[in-house]
Amino acid sequence: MHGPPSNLPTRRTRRKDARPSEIREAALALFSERGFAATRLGDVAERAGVGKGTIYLYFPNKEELFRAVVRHDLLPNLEALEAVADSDATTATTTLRTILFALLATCDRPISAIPKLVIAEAGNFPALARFYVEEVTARGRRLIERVLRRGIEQGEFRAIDVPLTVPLVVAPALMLVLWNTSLSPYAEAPLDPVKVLEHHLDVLFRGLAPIQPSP
Amino acid sequence: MHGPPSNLPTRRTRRKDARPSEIREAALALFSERGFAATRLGDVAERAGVGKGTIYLYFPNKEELFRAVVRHDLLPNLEALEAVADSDATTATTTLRTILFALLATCDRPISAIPKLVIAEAGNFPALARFYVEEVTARGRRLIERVLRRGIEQGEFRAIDVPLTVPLVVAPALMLVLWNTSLSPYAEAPLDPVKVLEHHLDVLFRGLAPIQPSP
Amino acid sequence: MHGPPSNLPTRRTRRKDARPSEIREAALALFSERGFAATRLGDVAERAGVGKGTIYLYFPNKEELFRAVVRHDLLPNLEALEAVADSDATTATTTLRTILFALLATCDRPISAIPKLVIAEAGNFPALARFYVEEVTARGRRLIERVLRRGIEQGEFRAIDVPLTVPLVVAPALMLVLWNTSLSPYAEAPLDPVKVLEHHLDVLFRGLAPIQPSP
Amino acid sequence: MHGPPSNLPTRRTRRKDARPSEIREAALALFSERGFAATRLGDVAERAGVGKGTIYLYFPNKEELFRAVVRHDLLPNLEALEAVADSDATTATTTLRTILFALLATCDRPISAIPKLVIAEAGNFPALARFYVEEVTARGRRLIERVLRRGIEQGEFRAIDVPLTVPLVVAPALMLVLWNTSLSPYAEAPLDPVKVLEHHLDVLFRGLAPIQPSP
DNA sequence: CATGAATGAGACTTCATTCAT
DNA sequence: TATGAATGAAGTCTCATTCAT
Repeated sequence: MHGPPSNLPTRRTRRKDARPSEIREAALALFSERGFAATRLGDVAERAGVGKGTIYLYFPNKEELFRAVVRHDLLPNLEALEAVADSDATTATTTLRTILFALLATCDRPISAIPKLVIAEAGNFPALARFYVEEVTARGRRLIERVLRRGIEQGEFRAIDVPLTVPLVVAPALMLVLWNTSLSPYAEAPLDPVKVLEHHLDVLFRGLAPIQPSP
Repeated sequence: MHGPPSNLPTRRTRRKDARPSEIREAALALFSERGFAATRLGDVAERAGVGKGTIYLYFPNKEELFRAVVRHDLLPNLEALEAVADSDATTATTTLRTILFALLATCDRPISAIPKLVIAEAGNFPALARFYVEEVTARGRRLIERVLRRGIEQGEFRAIDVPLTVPLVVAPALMLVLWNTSLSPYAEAPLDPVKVLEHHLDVLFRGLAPIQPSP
Repeated sequence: MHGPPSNLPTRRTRRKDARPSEIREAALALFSERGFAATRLGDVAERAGVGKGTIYLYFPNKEELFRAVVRHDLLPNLEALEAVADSDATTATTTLRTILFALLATCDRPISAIPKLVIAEAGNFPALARFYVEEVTARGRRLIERVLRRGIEQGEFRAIDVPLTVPLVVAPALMLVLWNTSLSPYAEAPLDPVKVLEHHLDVLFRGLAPIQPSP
Repeated sequence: MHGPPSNLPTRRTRRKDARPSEIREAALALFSERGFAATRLGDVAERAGVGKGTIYLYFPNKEELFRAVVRHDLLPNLEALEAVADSDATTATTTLRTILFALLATCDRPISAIPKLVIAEAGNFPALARFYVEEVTARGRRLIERVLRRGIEQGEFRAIDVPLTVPLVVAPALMLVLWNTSLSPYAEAPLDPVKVLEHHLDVLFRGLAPIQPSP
């Protein structure tokens, strides 16, 4: 009963391979709740179900763990968005709608706390901030710019200044994400993020609509 | 009427009275650079030009100093905005423009870091978060709502859902403030916040404009 | 039944198990020399041969270390006395002699400083004081009372008021213990505690002796 | 209306002269409650109704204040006892009774805490301990010895070893004083110190009584 | 003389990091 | 590979002491 020399990892290997992710997940959860400094590695270890020392087998120190958490979960996320955007063969309008709703959808997942973390710790982690700016902010910006240009070319939007428009498109969605990961638990009457986003798109697209030729 | 009321503070008194502000200012500067936990009270003392122990003559502990910093600089700021908004006898459009530019103008002052601080530490300071939500977020929201309603009544805007519109109005300005206090130093081509805000208002007001009756 | 039950502690385990005692012993020595407040945990750590942080692996804070020291060494001591007293099948006179000499004998051991410590810190540690009163003072009193009653029943002592007599029996021995742990190093001509105690017993037993019927 | 150039101190002078005592009294009260280290000079100042700095006009530092408190109140007290003892023309028995009740009577006054304080801090204040041993313990011992010798000479006591007897005489009274200033608040059924002392004297004098010549 | 604001040394305590097992 | 006991640097906070007023 030896079967084929399977590529399936052994239990041990699989567990071993899973370690870094387990640790990163635990760390992300705690970082996003408490911030970088207030998170104790002992708690991360406990939550990940490993010993404290084990963390150091995979990450050289707390700072690098933080960086790993942010960097690891960032790119896949952004790439997903890019895929959404570029593979989409429909109108620019629809593409933007898809992108923003995808962004908002991260609210259900722990990674939605990453923007908050990066904003909070940018001063203490310049390298991370630079990485984030280059790999997330800038790429995200270019992504939106492409879509906006397509929309202009296709007559969906009037000929606005594209770089200046990007923040307008993104800001409400980002604000919803930040709100959700920080202050929303303390508000009495919570916003319905989906409604807000729908309304945003409505107002935005009216604002970007080509000017009606007067008869 | 025996000559001038000699309530000029003595040198000593003046110095003493100034201490809390000096300390709060130093603390705000460091908190906004490094965040709450990464700021050492020793550094605050040094920056304020006082001894370490002096801080404790005016603030019972680090947390309360943090709260004092936030609370002290917040309300005057908001009240200034409210004054700007409500005393304004012009159109709602102009009022919104004034408010958002006033918000953006805080970027030159240290208080602009407070939103970032509160967002970052909300999880660790629930009472502060609640205070912020109630006294800043909620008041600010009501302020914008008033102006929007006025704009609708006066025919400047179409009959949009007011509460849902507030985030759209505010988000770009807030994002600019957050950007300025965190990631902007790491970006290569910095945004021109004034241009962004102008563009935002342009797009927004088009988006909110009453629907043209078709001829 | 697979060979000897290998519950021999490993080197590591043994070391670990010994830590609390080592720390308590070091703490007792220093507390008894200097008192609670004047003892620095750094010194305790050094004396115990561990790092400062190690203390906190076993005791949550300085107060609890103090309590642990007192409580841990107290009861075994008292229980030893109770065993001495109750298992004794001889006369009450002999039993009292045994008890008091056992009490005096603690002077060779660090625990003899505990009464001094408790007396000195009772005001700052009400819970500890209460514990001491209930578990040591009261139990000790009842112990002596039992012996005195036996002595009266057996005609060794006259019918004195038992509760009032307890302090008379104990006071000289206690005073010797306090003297030994505080002032005796500063006295020129030290008392011989054994002689004092012998004399005490002689005078006491004469004082408690049944009244001779006059012929 | 100038009157005679009175020697009565002016209000200011009187207040000034009283300062040191007021401070010492406040300090004694707090030292006896909390011990030396746990007493803050700020509290002493407040209780004495003076500014913190004022203490330093009369005492060079906390340690010297402590010494002054102990030394100041000690000798008058002891001298009073000596006067009681030596001026007494009655029997030795009566003299001892008077001395011990005078000792017990201090329990109503704050100075009764001094023995506790000295015992607790002897290790940290060797000079004070030596002073106490020489000026209080030794003098007190000699005082009692004189009375005991007189009692022996006058046939009130049998020919006991006088130095060995001193502790027996004093111990119960001292123990009552210590008990009163430390643990008694935590005991449920408080001792009646007067009854105990009466009983002590009764038992003691029987124990010291000359041996009855057998008929 | 008297004050109390200011100071900074020093204590307790935490926690990232190491390393023997 | 994995652990967690041990460490000690570093931070917060207290309070005896000073000194300008």
